[in-house]
Amino acid sequence: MPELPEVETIRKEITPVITGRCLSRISGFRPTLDPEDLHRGADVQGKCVSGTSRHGKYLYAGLGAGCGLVIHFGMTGDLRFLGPGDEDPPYCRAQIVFKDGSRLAFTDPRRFGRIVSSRGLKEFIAAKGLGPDALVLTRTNVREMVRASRRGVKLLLLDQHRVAGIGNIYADEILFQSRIHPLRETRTVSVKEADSLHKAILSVLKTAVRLSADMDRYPSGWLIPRRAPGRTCPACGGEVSRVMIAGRYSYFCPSCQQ
DNA sequence: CTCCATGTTTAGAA
DNA sequence: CTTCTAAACATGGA
Repeated sequence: MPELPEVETIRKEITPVITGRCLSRISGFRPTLDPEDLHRGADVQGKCVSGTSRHGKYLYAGLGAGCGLVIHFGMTGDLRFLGPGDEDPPYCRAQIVFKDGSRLAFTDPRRFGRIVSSRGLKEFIAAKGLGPDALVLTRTNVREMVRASRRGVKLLLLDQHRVAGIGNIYADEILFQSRIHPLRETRTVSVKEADSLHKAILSVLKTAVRLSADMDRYPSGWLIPRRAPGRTCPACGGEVSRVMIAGRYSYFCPSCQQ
């Protein structure tokens, strides 16, 4: 569950149930949780959850001032809150155990997810060099982003150093709604198109968050339900195309997107 | 067996 | 320096 809307949905679900609980211990194995990494960023021993926040695809669980856990979900990560007697869920790779015996389980079949400690989300963002969160992107941000490089637009959207939170699936939706071809060079994108790109970024991500990232509930006019070979464009009825970009498939409508 | 999968990092080539 | 590709990571499902 790994792009911005999925992470935000997980955040909203777990925040009320973990806030105020105090850590007893954290267990897990590499590579999900490297014991050395966990203790290098900040001392999390015995701290209590003060709240959560998010930047791009990273979830931050604050443990008081100057300390917290940063969780990245990779491709298949998820969190489940469990009571003291509950069984470990399948693919459980790490657990944050609280003093009252309840716990937060990190499940991740593919093991690309990571949990590390940090002195703060701001510090983490700076260390990683992450761009602004996609939900707070301004029109000016997008205009400048588009002007500053000469790569394909899709690659720009996927670059977490430019804008944080957009992944392969939502990038396709955003480009479909802005009617821009994924391989268009950003420098050829007009100001008008940059503005429609900006509008689509916010609209797609906000709608997805509002629908709790439940793809079954996404509007029928969206491309996401048609992201498969041989499917038809919800706008023109033509067949959707796919092209390999950066080693992964991009789906788009060749007649609607130029 | 083969292909594909919501991500990130890194090495190497233009 | 910039940009892009392929591979690696690790695993499961079709």
